[in-house]
Formats: sequence, structure tokens, C-alpha cells
Amino acid sequence: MARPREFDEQQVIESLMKVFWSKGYEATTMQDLVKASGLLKGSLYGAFGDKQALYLASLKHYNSTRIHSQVDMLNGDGNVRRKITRLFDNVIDATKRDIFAGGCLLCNASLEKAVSDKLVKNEIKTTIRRLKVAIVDALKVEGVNEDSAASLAAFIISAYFGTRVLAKAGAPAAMMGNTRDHCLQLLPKADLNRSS
Amino acid sequence: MARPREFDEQQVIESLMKVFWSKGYEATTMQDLVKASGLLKGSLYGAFGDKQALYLASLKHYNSTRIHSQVDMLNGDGNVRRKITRLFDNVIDATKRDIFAGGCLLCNASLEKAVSDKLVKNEIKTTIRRLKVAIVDALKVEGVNEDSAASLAAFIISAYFGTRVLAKAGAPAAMMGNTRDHCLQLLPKADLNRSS
DNA sequence: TGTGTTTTTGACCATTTGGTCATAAAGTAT
DNA sequence: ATACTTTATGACCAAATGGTCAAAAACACA
Repeated sequence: MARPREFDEQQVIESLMKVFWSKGYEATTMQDLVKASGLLKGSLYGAFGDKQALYLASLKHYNSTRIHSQVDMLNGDGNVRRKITRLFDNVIDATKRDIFAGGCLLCNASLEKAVSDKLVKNEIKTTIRRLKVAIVDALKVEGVNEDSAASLAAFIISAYFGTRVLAKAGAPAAMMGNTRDHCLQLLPKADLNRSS
Repeated sequence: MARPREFDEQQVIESLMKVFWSKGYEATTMQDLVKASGLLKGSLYGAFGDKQALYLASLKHYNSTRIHSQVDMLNGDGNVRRKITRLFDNVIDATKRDIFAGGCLLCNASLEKAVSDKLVKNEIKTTIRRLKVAIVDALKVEGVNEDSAASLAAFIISAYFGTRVLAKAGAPAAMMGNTRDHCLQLLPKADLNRSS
């Protein structure tokens, strides 16, 4: 048909995302994105669109690679206690591994772009809804009724997001474990009927 | 001695703060600040310093006018349950009154500037510490031991910050009340000994 | 009234910003 | 080969950015 792309789209988006992740939308310049991606400005615009589109694509990429893995875990096997534990521990582990100071791009986007960019807000709401549904379902499996599950899931997400904010504000790593343990306290205890 | 200031410093800072509050640091231009304050660029620089200094001053003003009132309330009379209830309800009420979409400047600063600006990070940490100490003290009054109180206070702040993020991401107003109620579940029940 | 000091003013600046576009290059299909 | 279509390239742009500065203005004090 015509001249083919010389770059891998996913790979480029991953590199763009890292910039937005660590610097935020406004503090990121097209120069930063050009340098990080290895492409030239014209190619970036041609392939993805303007800066807002690049950000939206980056956020979607973040959600589908970083958040969706958590959703899959929540939808997988295991009891709720184990799942919520892993929800936090996955972040704790990642924090210990990297020195990366970007925090959670989903939270960052919520505070920096949700109000000013409708498409971003929509992507955020959809992703949070997915997270919530996964937690609700995991709770219902253990016999928690619909309303309690919905209420509890929203609360856990609040606590989860809050820790990501506090962590970026310089809170010690132990704080995240502390928050995790308090969330566990609110969950139904292991089903003793089933283990007997 | 010399020519006196023609403006009220607190009043100007209040107007600057509102801009940073609603737009964030990077998205705010000196033009925005000039328009909002009524001063000219030269006066702003002469009186406060550069943009970073304006932001830091705005954040400190936010903390001393918006957060410190919460700290005072926590340090005042009443049992913990009532205090934590009011901690959330004050925000819920303010949200219902204003259509203002700035969220919490302390949270915004945590995600946008804590990593890149040491002075901002310090101000944030100091303010959060004050919040935490106030909650810890309120808990200790009710007989909660030091360690439990510290752990619980940190958790409540996580939940509190998390709701502010979710709210800005478009969560319904009821979510904040839901988070409040779950926090209350973790608190010691009203001291029945004392009421008998 | 005159002197000294600080503020106010707005013109000015280099640099950077996000974004465009004509051209060249690189493929594919005939 | 040739024509056609898409991509890559980098020069280019108007506008906006944060920040400066010399001059004028406004006060306090002697």
C-alpha cells in the first residue's frame, strides 16, 4: 500500500507514558516526548495526534498494562483477603524495586486532568469502575451482599488511592502496609465453614 | 520610611492561591496570577519572589486557612467519632456549597510538586504530621494506645485523601459519606463507662 | 521643601511552547 | 519501471512563557 511504520506503536506509547507518569501533563514538553520516543515531532503528531491525545493514549496504556493486571488478579482465584493483600503488596513491591517517583498515573491524572479533559475523565471513571466491580465480585463470592460489597469496595479504593498520594508526599514505605492491614480488618474473615 | 504597599498581602495571597488551587502549578501562568491579584508582574516578584515562591506561599496559606481549621477542630472538644465525622462533613458541606472544582490543594501539591520542590514537600509533610498528631491525640483521649492510634490516624488520612482524589475524578457526593462511615467503624465505640 | 527609600509601572527580553508543512524517502501494487 | 500512498524529516512559525529593569510615583522623615 504505502510506506510502513518504522516504529513499534506500543513501544513508543510506553516511553511516552513514562514521561507523563513522572512529570505530569503540563510539565511535559513535546521536546521531552520527542527525546523519549526517539521519533520526531511530525511522526508523533501524525501517528497519535496532539499533546492531549498523546496523554490520553498514555493513560490508556497505563491502565491496560498497570491497572488491568490488578483487575485480572482481583477477578482470578483466591479469597478476598488474599486479593486485597496482593492489591497493596504489588504496589509495595514495585515501589521497593524501582526508585521511580511517578506514583500512580491514574491518581495523577485524576487530580491534574480529570477536570479539564472530558476524555481523560471518562477513561479514569471507566477504569475505577472496573477496579470496583472486581472487588465487589470478589466480596460477593464470600457471601457479602451487594450493597455492603459496593460500599466496602469504594472505601478500599479510597484507602488505596490515599496511600498513593501519601507515598508521593514522602510517607515511609511502612505506611502502605499499615493501610493494607486496616483494609483487611474490614473484610469478612476466612470462611470457616468451607475449611472444616 | 518609604512608599507603603498599596495592597493587602493576605488578600493577594488568597487570590493567588485560588488560581493555583483550581489550575495547578504548571497550568497557571504569571498572566493568570496578575489578573487574579490585580497587581502587576513586577509587584508580585518584588513582594513574594518567583513563581515557585508564589506557589509555596499559596500552599502555606491554604494550609493555615483550610487545613489548620480542621486541625483546630480535631484538637478541640468532643469525642473522636464526632471529630472524624466533622472532618469529612466539613468537606462534604463545602463541596455542596461551592461548584469549585479544585479539590484539595494539599493533595494536588502532593502529586504535582512534592517530588520536584523540596520546600513544598516539607510544607506538605509538616501539615500532614499536624493532622495526624491531632487525630492521634483525639484517639488517645478515648483510651487508644499510642501505636494503635498512630496506625489508625494514618489510615484515616489515607482514606480522607483518597476520597478527595476520587471526588475530583467524578465520584458521586455520596461516596465521601460512605468513606466517612467506614472510618467511623474502625473507631472505638462511645465510652459507655463514662456515660453510666 | 527636600532627601532617601521603597513600590509601582509597563515596556522589554530571550527562550520555549505546541503545532504545521513542504519535501524527501520508502515502501506496495501494477 | 512507474505510479501511488503513506511515513519520516527538520525547518519553520506565531504565540506565550517566566522573568527583568529603568524610570516614575508615593510615601516618611528631617
